[in-house]
Amino acid sequence: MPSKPQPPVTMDAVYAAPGYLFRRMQQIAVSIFMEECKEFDLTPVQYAALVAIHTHPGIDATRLSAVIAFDRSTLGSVIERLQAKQYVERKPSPEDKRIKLLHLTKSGAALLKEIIPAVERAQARMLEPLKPADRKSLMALLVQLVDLNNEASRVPLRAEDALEHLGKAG
Amino acid sequence: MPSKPQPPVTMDAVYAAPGYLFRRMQQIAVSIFMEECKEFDLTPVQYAALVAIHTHPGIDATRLSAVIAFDRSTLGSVIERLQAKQYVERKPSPEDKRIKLLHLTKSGAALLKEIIPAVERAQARMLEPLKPADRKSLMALLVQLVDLNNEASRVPLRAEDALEHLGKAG
DNA sequence: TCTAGATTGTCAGTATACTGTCAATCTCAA
DNA sequence: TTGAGATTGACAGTATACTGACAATCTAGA
Repeated sequence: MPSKPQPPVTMDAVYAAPGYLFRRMQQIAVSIFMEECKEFDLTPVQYAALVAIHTHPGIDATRLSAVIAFDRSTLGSVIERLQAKQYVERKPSPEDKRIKLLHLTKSGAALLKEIIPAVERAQARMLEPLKPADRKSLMALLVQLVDLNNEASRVPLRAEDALEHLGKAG
Repeated sequence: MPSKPQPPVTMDAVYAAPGYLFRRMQQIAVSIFMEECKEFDLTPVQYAALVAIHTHPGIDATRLSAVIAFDRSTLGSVIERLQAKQYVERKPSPEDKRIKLLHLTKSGAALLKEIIPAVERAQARMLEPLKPADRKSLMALLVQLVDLNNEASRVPLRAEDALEHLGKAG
C-alpha cells in the first residue's frame, strides 16, 4: 500500500469530482423515479413536459423547451411519444403557420393527477438517506448552483420570457 | 399574486424537485466539461473510462462497468469509440475466451496526461458560483447521498470487488 | 464427466441529450 | 413591397443510458 502523494490520475479523484457525482446522482434519481412510476409508463422528462403543458396550455414546443430547460431537438421526440400515448394534442396555430400549439388531452390531465403521489414518493426517496436538515441544505445549495450556472447550459431556463409571449403575465 | 396553498401541479414544484435539479445540474456539468475539453474530443464518460483503464490495466468490460458504475451495455459502445480513436486496446484473455482485456495505448496514456488541467478547470467551474465553504458542504452531502443510494442504481459502484478479482488487492 | 447455472460480450429496442442543418414561415426595415 | 434576417419544427448524426435477450463460454455439483 503506497502512501506517497496520489499520482495525478486516480479513481479517487474521479469519485470525488463534481461532474462524476452529478452524473451518478442523476442516474440514481431516474432509476428511483422509474421504479415508483412504473405502473404509469412515464419518464421524468415526459412528466416535466406534461406539467408544463398543463400549466401553460397552448404553449408551443420552442417555448416549452425554455420553460423546462430541455433541448428543443430532444423535446420534439418527447412530444411525439406523449402524443402517441394520447396524453397530448398538437393543433396548428391559426396565427402562425409554423407553430403547433400543445394541449393536454383529458387522458393526459387524468394521468397527471393520478401520478402525483408516485412522483412525490420518488422525490422523497432520492433524499431519504440524508438527515432532514441535510436534505434542506443540499436542496438549497443545488437550487443556488443551478440558478447561478443557468447560462452555462445550452438551454438556459427562461420561464418568465416564455410566459410573457403567451399573454399570461402581463 | 395568489398566496393560497399551491395547486397540486405547478412548475414551481418541478423546479424545486430533487430529480429536476439533479438533471439540470448534470446537463450543466456535461456542458462545462465539453467546453473546457473541446480540443481533446473526449466526453466525460470516455474520460472516466480512460482513467479506470489506466488505474486498472488489463481490466475487462464488466468489471470496468462496476468500477465506474456505468451500464455494461452502454460501456460497450464507449470502449468501441475509445478503440476507434486509438486510445484503448482490447486483447483476448488467454485464460477465459469470453473476456477481452483492456489497456491504454501510448496515445491514450499521453492524452490522459494532457487533458488533466482541462478536466480540473471544468470541475472547478461547475462549483465556481458557490462560496468556497458551500462548495465543500455540497460535495460532502453529495458524496454521502450517492454512497447511501448506491444500491438504488441499476449499476451500483463496486470498486473493491472489481479490484480483488484483478489480483491487485489480495 | 456432463450438465445446470452463471458470466461475458454483444445486440436490438427505447429514451434522453446535443450539434448542426434545412425548408417553411414570419417580421421588419429599407 | 420586398428582401434580409429571425423563428419554428423537423431531421440527420453522435453519444450516453437502460431493458431484455442471446450465443459462447466457464464453473460446479451430481
